[in-house]
Amino acid sequence: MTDRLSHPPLAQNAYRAIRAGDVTESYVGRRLRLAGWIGAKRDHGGLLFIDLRDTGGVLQLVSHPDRAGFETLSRLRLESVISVEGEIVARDEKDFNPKLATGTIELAVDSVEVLSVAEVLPFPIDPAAEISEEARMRYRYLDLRRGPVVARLQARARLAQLVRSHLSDRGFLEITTPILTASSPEGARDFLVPSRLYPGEFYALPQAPQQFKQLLMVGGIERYFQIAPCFRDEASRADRSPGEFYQIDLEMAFATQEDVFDEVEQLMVHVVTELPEGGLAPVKRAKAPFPRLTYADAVTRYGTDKPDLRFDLAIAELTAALGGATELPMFQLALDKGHAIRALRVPAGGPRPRRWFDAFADAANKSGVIGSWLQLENPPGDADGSIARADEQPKLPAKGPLARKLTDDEVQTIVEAVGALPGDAVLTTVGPPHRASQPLGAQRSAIGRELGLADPDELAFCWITDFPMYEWNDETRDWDFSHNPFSMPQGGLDALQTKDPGDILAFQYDLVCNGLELSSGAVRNHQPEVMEAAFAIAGYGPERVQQSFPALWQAFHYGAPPHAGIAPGFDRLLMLLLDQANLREVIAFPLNQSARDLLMGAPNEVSEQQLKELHLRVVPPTAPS
RNA sequence: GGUCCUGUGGUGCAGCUUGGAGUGCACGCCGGCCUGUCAAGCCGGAGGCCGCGGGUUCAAAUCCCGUCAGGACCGCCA
Repeated sequence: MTDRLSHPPLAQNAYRAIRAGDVTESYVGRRLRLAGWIGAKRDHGGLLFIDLRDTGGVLQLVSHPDRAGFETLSRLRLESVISVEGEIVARDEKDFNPKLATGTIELAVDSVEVLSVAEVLPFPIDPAAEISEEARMRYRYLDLRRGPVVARLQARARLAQLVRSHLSDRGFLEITTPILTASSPEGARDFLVPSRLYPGEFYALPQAPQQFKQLLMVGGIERYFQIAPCFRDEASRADRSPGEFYQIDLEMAFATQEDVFDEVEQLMVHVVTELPEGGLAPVKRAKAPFPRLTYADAVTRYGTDKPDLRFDLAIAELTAALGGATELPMFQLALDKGHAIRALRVPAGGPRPRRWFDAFADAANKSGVIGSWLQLENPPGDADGSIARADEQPKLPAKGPLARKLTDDEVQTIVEAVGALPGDAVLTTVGPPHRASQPLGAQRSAIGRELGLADPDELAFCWITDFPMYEWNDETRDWDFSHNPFSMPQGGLDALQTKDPGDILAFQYDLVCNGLELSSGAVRNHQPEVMEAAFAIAGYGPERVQQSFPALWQAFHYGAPPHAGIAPGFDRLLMLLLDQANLREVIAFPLNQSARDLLMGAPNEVSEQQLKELHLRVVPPTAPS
């Protein structure tokens, strides 16, 4: 990432003949004019050194009191902008600076033009300095001068190019869809734009180009893509920008789930392979085909639908082995209640403090699951347990609540199921099958981070498939679409008519990498009668479908090809490829956590005149009584 | 909507647990010295509503309550 993009030759102009970083020893003896920022100053009184910085790099200027410009340069503050002229000279060998690409030469200044004077800056322009997020965002243009963010923006530009050229080569047509569109009732909160021409009416910024891309399929485009801006008025996270973000939105006609997987795997492997060229990203490993997990398996074995598969530690199923077979009531009763018993190995977790286990049990309890544990002891004379193997220690000495209540054989069953070693701990849960793994999954992630189990050079992509079509909403006492109402139910109309809604799966899939949800996609429902039946289960009549998605509804009556698509998050992918923990690091001008732009001051109040023109009146929120 | 962390000269921190004068460190800034530095060096100096408001106390950066700002998370994100 320290390498810069190669620059094309620069035409000589009034300010400079060449970029500072492009000057080489071959220029020694020539007069050059250069321009840039004063990055550092080393004033020896009778001799002055300046690091001249521009986009291309740094070159040392040297100025002597008997030469023109010395007074000016010694007076100027750091980060002032100058254009200087002089002769490129070779340094004495003892004065070489190996840290600088231009460290064997310097420019002996004999003419200075001040282009812009800098006041004292709010923070140093130093890539190594730790500056608060707030200051960085408020002065983002200065933060950019520090360098690392610009390197990431270069990688961002390169990623966009790679995506565009690859998908274009694969026959996808890049099409931009409207930014001002209609509000749709489903999904996230919309950003609304009041219409001046039509009082009381609003445009909405698209949450995704979902309906447009499906209409493109009906329009016979067959393969579409776009690096699409998406707008959602929802709360942020480190991996979720507030307000706006970009997706590599793509859709394919006459395509199955397999076709989408194949295209996306090619795309991902392509960008993972190509982006590191030129030092724009760390070198990572990823290989296709990506492993697949059903949603049900993922939730059972990893306690989440976005598992980090860079390390093992799957959650073990113990329901059959222990349920109904022990004296311990919570295990004894599990089968009768339809509950599951699950377990997770904690490597070298035996000596963890009691409060850590208690915290786990508390967290489990909060989600309606009983948590317990076993702590396996190291056999005497074997301090770290690294040599002993489980099969050499048929009866591991153990403590913890389960050890007191289970027989040796039952403890052994658990130990073997999770592959625990002496000195390990085993966490267990008992609860409803769809929830029992969740607290274990949370611990799995935490343990993975703490113990550094994940290889940072690996990108462990995987597909999560077969999401349920519906989920039961306890509040409304009704079935909700669990993901996307546009997805095709597996089994089609027949499944909708005959199956229990909770058992219907959708052709809905996620691409997950290293525990991050990279994208959601689906085979779309292109048949009006199936759509009607699908909405009926969610409690909506046919008129609701027509009202909510009028264009799509109508279009599907005029010959719609079966189609499928997906939309990998562009910013998230970049964050992953560049090892960044926060999206703001890969965005030029990001909003802060609270969706404020500290640089531009958005959102802000507008004039009465503007409001009047838009037929709007502000009603201040009433204070809570 | 909620939970947690942070807020101290321009920047980054320490001080807070156990209240006792705005005490300290590094960088920056201003002035002086300095002809081979590249994190230049040396000497001197300036710079503070300890986020803001209230409370407890003889006494608050420190303890309590509220509030604002920044960050992490839960809810939310079809």
